[in-house]
Amino acid sequence: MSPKTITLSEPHNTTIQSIPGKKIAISPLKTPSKVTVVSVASPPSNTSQKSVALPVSVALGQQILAVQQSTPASPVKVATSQTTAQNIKPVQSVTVGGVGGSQFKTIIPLATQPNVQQIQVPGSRFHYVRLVTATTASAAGQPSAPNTSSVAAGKPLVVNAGAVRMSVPVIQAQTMKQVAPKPLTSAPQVVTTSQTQQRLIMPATPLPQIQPNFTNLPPGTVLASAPGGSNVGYAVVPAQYVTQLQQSQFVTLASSSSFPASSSIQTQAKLPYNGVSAADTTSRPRKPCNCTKSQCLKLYCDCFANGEFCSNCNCNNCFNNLEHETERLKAIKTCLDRNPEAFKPKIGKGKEGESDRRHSKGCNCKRSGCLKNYCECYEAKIMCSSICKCVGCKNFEESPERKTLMHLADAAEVRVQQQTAAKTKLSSQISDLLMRTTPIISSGGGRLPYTFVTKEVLEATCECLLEQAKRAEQTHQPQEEAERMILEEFGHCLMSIISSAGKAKADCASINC
DNA sequence: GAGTTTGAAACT
DNA sequence: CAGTTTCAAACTC
Repeated sequence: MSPKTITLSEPHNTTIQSIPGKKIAISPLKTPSKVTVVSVASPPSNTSQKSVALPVSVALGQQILAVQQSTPASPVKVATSQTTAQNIKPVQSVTVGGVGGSQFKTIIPLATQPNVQQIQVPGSRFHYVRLVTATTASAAGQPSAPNTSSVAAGKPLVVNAGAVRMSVPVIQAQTMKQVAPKPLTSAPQVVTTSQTQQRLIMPATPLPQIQPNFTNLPPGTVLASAPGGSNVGYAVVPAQYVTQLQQSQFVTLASSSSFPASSSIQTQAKLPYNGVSAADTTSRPRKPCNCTKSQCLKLYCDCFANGEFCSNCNCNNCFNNLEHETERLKAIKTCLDRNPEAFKPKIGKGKEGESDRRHSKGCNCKRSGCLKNYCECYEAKIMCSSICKCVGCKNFEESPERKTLMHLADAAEVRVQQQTAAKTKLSSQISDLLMRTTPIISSGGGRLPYTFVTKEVLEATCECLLEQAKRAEQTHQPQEEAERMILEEFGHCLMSIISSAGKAKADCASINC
């Protein structure tokens, strides 16, 4: 059989060359915009090669393994050849065919220790990794996923849009830590990039020389060792996933004879949205959902809509977890079929900061005046725009109602800040006093010294009381209630002073001062 | 905490 | 695409 050449379409002119008895390999050309793919492995006899459209550039270079794609019926296998450590380009995926334009994504087994399977969801930006033991890894791709082929180590895994899986070497969770890329050592590492969307590289074994720029690698990218190199594989996954692993009993799972899709492993796997970092949201605690009927597999569920697994939620009959992977994938596909933008952020990122943020579809509020959190624009703290179809909208720049609301919100915030500051000051004054009055305490008997009630403490106490009075006034409390609140606050202050004095006395006694 | 209101998502 | 139903969050009492 003579070598076949496949020319890849945009964005880079790429050539795949098939040589009988060899794997298909991709070699980078000197010209960055072109990539040559050379077959160096024997494809199955019933495997036909196809034109491959590269949605993004194929990443090549040292130990960067290009991804492979296949249609369910006619798998195409693409592996990489050994290349020199040069310009590493971002890898995303090689899309081959697909039904109705859907995107069948890539699953690539790495060469060794196939105890992690990466699962990439068709048409979405979800990325999962399933952990299996070395003894079960080779079988894991078969029975549970009817459409997956058996996987031999080092050979490309041919899958379709079903329960796609992938084996990659993985390290133990305890050894994971997020560190900046550095010269590689024998210790397993996780490398995070400086991008807002954090990604990780999980080597299984001591690493060879590899110093590419990982910052542009998308989740799911697989970095494999070159033939003849050490048996090392890397999988680039969202940082949240490693958090997930760390939070779960990773080692137990990884070392168990099977991976039961334990609920303990499900947590904050999160989508990178449309180029918008998921890290923005992961820094704050996610609100647990309360879904009862949707099984958390519809966009009603915030967790699902945000590309997260349910974790610590109050939902019933939840399918938004790895235990129900099949159903979840199906639901994701359904949502994407209905709306390809379903998992993209609704609030577009403005070109010049927050002022340009706006709802991608606009709201449709009828009764809330767009001044309640029912309104997605208001909830996102943005103004309604021309694309909104709301009725009686009051969520616009000059709206007096909106201004009033904003003032109230601001005032409330200021009050909280003032009160916090006053309390901090009181604590500070007391602490300061403790430092200065210790000798006096030593002479005291069973009573606490007056010296704690200094001018500063009095001032701080008064500030607390005034803040409480203001709060009572602003919340329109009746006089009795206002007095009660103030007295209560005074009690707190007094207790704080007494407690501090007592503590200081005790401390002094303990050191016999 | 229970019940109501609301608007997005899902469905027809 | 429009109308209706379902759903879960926001809100009120």
